[in-house]
Amino acid sequence: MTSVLVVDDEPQIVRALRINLSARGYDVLTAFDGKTALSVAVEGKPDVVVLDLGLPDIDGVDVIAGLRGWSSMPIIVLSARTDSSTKVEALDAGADDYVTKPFGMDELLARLRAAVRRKTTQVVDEPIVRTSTFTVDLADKRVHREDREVHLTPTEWGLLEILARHPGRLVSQKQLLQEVWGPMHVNETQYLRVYLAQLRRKLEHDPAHPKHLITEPGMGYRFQL
Amino acid sequence: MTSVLVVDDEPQIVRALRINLSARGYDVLTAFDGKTALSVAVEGKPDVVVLDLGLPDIDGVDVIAGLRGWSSMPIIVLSARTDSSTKVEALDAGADDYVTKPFGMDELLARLRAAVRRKTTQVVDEPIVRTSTFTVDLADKRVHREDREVHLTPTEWGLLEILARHPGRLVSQKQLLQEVWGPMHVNETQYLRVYLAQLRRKLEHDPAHPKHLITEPGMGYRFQL
DNA sequence: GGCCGTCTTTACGCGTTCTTGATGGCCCGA
DNA sequence: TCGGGCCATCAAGAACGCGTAAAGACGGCC
Repeated sequence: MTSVLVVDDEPQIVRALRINLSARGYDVLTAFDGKTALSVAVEGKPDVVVLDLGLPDIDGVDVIAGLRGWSSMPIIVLSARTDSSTKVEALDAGADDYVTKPFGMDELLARLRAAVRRKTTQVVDEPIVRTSTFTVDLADKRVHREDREVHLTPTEWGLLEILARHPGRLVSQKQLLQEVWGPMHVNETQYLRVYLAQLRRKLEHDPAHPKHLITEPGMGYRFQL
Repeated sequence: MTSVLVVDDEPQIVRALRINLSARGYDVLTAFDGKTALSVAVEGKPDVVVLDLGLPDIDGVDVIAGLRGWSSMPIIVLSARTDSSTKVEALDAGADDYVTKPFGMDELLARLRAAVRRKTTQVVDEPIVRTSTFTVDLADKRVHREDREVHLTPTEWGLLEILARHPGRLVSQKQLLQEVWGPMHVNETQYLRVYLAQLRRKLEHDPAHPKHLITEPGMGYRFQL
């Protein structure tokens, strides 16, 4: 389900959007100020953000910057300001679209559909991570070992992808568990042992003495190039 | 250099845009009607299109459809119409943005920058995708197998098109469902099974052991050349 | 109204994947 | 030296996802 984060300090606007979006099958998250918006965005990983510029605490442009720091999710700005300098500022800060209040609900919904459509069809340039033994193609979601494709299960891929996106870096057990199994399973460290063993069996020359999928006891795991 | 195709039947608008865009380092192509626009777009492969809806020959929405048939270049619609039904129509036809005349030049430029920024590396310029068994013509929306045309239903084509536009890449179930059936149906994975089976029956030599339409269990599907 | 092509929905068998518990090894501090 | 963490490995049942067939629903067209 597509999830939308609605950020506005006017309750009636939030309410109207919640009703309309829910009715169309969207999952709706809400926030009434900038600080909440940023934290909810981190927690909920929405697919698109509808953001009012006139928030009580943080300037809207700074909220955009805060989101753009780590995510490329589409941002649709709502604002009562019609002057073009504000629009330009918001768009150049990284907003994807700008809708002036008062707005028509069907127009906003259409712009939302357009934003989501763009997001899902766009292709990002993702690297191929290589080790001496195997290569991980993050775009194609494929793994090769000596020119042979290695088949991974969804969970195996989920783990390997996170590790491969941070080559050389220590990734904590908690982070791995949270991203692959969700927040409810951050203590099931046993899962990690089982799946790391499987990955090593599929990818390492000597699974008992791994060269690339390294355990850091008590801390987490490291993808060594 | 980024190239922009400006389509408008009002010469003064085209002129104003040409001057402003050229001054900012864009390469500018122009057309005064829909037919010219479509052919110039094919010839010149612009990076982004600024399109007036009120053209003398073809309805603007049809121009959008004509472009979207083979390309995913960003389209920014210009129009004097402020009613939201027109906006919704244009956006749902595949436009990326909608600007109401009269517009501020700096706002249009900001929206243009936003559109170009969003568009990252695009996958498919070659509108014909070939495998050993069958051929997919993305421009004509036709599929041939051993010189015989294979008839596909709209849904079958929708699926195949998305897969063929990302050859070799794993496309997630969610993305396929979202793009073909819409955001409300991203969990109806059964649809995918049914339609992939139909496509395989029509296109694969041995539908039970597909060579090109590959399932990646739990993750999605892959168009293998 | 009846036909036809298309889309949606249900059901079932089968193979794969996930989860879970058990066992044993290693390292380090007591 | 012993005990407690922490980790690696194995195995087995449960749960899941896939392919397939077929029936029902829908809508356009004659």
